[in-house]
Amino acid sequence: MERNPFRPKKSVILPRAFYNRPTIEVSRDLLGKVLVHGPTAGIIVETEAYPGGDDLASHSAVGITGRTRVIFGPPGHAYVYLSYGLHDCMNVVVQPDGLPGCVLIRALEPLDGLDIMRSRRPAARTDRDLTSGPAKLTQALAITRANNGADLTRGSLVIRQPKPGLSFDIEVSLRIGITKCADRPLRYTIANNRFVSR
DNA sequence: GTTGCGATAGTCT
DNA sequence: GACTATCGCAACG
Repeated sequence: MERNPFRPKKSVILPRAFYNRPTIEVSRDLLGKVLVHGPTAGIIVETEAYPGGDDLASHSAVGITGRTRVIFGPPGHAYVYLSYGLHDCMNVVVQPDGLPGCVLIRALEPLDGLDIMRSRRPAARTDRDLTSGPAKLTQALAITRANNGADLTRGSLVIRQPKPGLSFDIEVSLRIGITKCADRPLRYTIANNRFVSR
């Protein structure tokens, strides 16, 4: 049996300190990590930074409201919101308590629970369609607004560190699907990974 | 493989 | 009352 670096014998959950850093750093470092929800899991292959502050594309740019409260909260928690009235999208809250900042998880490479993902996403014609988009992956892993505010360092929704040894190139590009501050290169992808969104 | 468009509901002005 | 950090399907090449 070959040792798969993404399935270590004992995988480690990312500690809170991992998230207690600048948004851009965490966005890059999240690539290659494993998002786990119950029996389903995938490798993070695409992220976008939403640092707040003068970035008008960030939801937190409007200040603290009912929706954006968790973005200003402690790091290492999930921010899940409804997009276009239809789709749930998941972010990771970063930076110290009181400062805004989050990272949108845009695509995964399926790792565990493929059969469950397929049954949750009947519209997916191929496995590439399972998790190659921010709302696709939340459907495949059954992440909803019920998970908003969840602690990613314990419980059923966590992010794990794969065993070291796997290397890949990182590409930086413009964020997708926004109109404000669309000229900022804050999208991070694993080069040549076919599960990255289009 | 590509482009174009409608669905849908929560959030903020 | 306008806007949106998307997806899926249809039509075409």
